[in-house]
Amino acid sequence: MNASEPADPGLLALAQDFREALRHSIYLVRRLDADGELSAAQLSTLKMLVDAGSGAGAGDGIAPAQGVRVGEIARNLGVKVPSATEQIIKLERAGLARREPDPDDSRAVRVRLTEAGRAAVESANERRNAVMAGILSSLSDDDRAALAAALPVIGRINATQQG
Amino acid sequence: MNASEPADPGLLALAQDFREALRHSIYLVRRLDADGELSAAQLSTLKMLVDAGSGAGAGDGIAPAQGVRVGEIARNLGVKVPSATEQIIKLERAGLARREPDPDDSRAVRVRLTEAGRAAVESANERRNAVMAGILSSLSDDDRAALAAALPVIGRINATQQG
DNA sequence: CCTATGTCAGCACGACTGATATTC
DNA sequence: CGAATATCAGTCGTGCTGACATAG
Repeated sequence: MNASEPADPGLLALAQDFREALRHSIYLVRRLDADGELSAAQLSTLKMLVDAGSGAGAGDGIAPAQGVRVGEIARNLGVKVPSATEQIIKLERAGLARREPDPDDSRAVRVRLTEAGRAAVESANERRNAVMAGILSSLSDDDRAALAAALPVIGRINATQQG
Repeated sequence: MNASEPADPGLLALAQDFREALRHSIYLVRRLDADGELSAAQLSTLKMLVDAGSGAGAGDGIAPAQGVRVGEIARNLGVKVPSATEQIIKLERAGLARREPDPDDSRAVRVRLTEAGRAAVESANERRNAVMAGILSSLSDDDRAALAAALPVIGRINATQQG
């Protein structure tokens, strides 16, 4: 690490403003997630399973609905494995996911959505999206365009930490 | 607002993408806040005290260092009063803030920064800003411009919830 | 034997609700 | 008395580390 970099003032100002915006956004997310149904972490986990089941990514010709390993879920969610395990167990107890042994590697566990899980994630997701869309609808077209343009950038910033 | 509105697909997609970005950003913030010194909630609380002490807002000619009420801190942080109390007590135990009785209203408590508190918030803030600036420095100028353009928009979105 | 994978146990943090004082 | 302010007590959600069992 280069602690010697003084960092130019504009960059620091942008950093501060961004951090501030993020800090406030956390409360927004919190509020959005407080609508009952499903907790934030659980929805994230379920969504990960949905995405994996949709056949995005890997590209090997194998059937898509064979589940996701706990470690992969953890990595995708940005948490440690035990934290992922905990969420998965909760989901399983709620009947929203299932754990199955991996036929190829007995150490591993394959996590899959149940039908109820698929329905739950869809419903919860739609509800939160609708609320957020309601908020966004009060913005101007320019504002929305600016937000849309920044999302890939934020995605890139977020990706930084995972490295 | 028409609840019957299906909401146009673009808006929903933007909502979903924004939520996704925010979700990942929470982990980034978490990581940023994990640098020891001061927890996220405590830094937020301290910063609130700093802002209040800076004489922003009120505009009355009275000395700025008379403290902030717990309820006001809670409202500003977007949390309930007991949550604010908890943080304040921690800060007091750490010697970063002080609680004094309000001379005008014996029910109320005035919370003020100590010198150590002022120093701590400054240091912690600078450190986080530097880390974030480091991340931002890896972006292109266009990316940074896009981010800067979106921050006011995000601020407006965040303001929505407080209403 | 060493590594990888997952789970368990125990802890920390921060928010919440509900139940008190105390004062207006 | 009822309303407001703050605190206390207890709970919940979510993450972490460290210890462990099992399998590669």
